[in-house]
Amino acid sequence: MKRVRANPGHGERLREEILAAAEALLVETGSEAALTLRAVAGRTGVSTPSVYLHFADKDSLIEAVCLRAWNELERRMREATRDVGHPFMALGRCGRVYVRFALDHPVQYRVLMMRQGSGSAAEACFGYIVAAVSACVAAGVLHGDPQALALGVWSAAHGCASLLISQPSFPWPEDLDGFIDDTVRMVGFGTALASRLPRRAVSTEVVAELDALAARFAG
Amino acid sequence: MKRVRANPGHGERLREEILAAAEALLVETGSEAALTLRAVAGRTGVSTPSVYLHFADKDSLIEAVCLRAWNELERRMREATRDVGHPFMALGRCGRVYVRFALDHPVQYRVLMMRQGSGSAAEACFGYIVAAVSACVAAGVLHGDPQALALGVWSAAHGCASLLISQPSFPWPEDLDGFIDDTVRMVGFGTALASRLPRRAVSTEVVAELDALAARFAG
DNA sequence: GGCGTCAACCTGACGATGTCAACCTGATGG
DNA sequence: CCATCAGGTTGACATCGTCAGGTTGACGCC
Repeated sequence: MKRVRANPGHGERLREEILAAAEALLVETGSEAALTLRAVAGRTGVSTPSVYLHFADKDSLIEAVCLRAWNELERRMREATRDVGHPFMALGRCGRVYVRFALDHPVQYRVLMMRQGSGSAAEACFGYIVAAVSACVAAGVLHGDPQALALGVWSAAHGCASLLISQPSFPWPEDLDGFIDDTVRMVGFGTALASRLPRRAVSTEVVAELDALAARFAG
Repeated sequence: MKRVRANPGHGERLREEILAAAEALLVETGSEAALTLRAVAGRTGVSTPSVYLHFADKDSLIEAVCLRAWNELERRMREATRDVGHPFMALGRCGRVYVRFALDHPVQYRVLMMRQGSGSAAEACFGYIVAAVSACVAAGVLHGDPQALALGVWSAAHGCASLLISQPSFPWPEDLDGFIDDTVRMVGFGTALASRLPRRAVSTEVVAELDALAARFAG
């Protein structure tokens, strides 16, 4: 537990150690309430106020810890949308990767996305979706303002991830990936259809036309 | 500020006063961090530990406060789905009312729906959606397991509400009700279409058919 | 080789908060 | 008139985030 003081010029080492300890505590306990500055300092082998050498306050520490996961989101997003033939397929992959990422980092996602404030993480998420949606608009598969469309599909993806995280005791299908898939397809089809219908189209009349369309894919 | 002690048999009066004070504090500050037991007690004109006469701990108080709003959700839901001809229309109204409710009670919605635990409020929400979806399935406008379908549309509605609450500084359309409308229609159409397509239907082929369908509603 | 200086950390404390044990008080039934 | 008990209060404790000020050891400089 004893720690040797870093030599001058290597003060940043403590910052990394604190981040690692805080991340471990956060993931182990699954709750940011258990993340105490004293616990973090103790696990790092350092005195409590030393945390303030590298982080302005507790919230800054928590935010820095959670933001680390977003690097992985960026990597997954880039990998998912690379070498995909059609932008609409890429958008689907984008949605699946997004929800999967949230489920793989539930604490970080909850802290950065399900509380007031911050915003930088949310902006990153939104950016990825806007890019994927813009490609679809450019390809003519979606119609309208990319930002507005992206807000819609982002809402659905975030809602799916958010509910899965905050309500784990719900009757979610045991095939989670299948459910995510269904939700993503639902959003994709819904956006595609709604984006080419006038607002005044009567919902029931539209739905009545869907049976004939679906019959063509029955086989 | 001075309070006269309640006569025996009227101890429940303090409970109501505490709830009212806590609710006011919560709504005024917009954050549950500012909800201090001492502040609540002070505003009620009572000593701090007296809160424990009616609430087991701080979390119980917060939960009780936020749950009060759910009475209004139930009322709005019942009113929205009453005297609506088609169940698909009713489902749409249900979604709009849901998001509107969340925006009208952002703190309560965040506390009960965007944190771990609790669940009773979420179960109520889910119940309303399942009912509306079940009616659509019974009417043949949606196909499949009502619970699974409901989880999908609930995800989207919750995501819309959740993002609007937690990221108010985003470029949301200035016509918020219009955006909510678009999202609800998107989810409705998407669920209707996806629920009658086999999982193996290729997305791009499906989208290709939508133009012809949309042409019929162009006028 | 002594010496100042500065980065890197520690000690001790403060105010605020949730919570508990123990005490008080005034209306009420017998 | 008195015991009882509902309806509170007082005082304290542990824990938390945070800050002011002290300590220590490496390194450049004369």
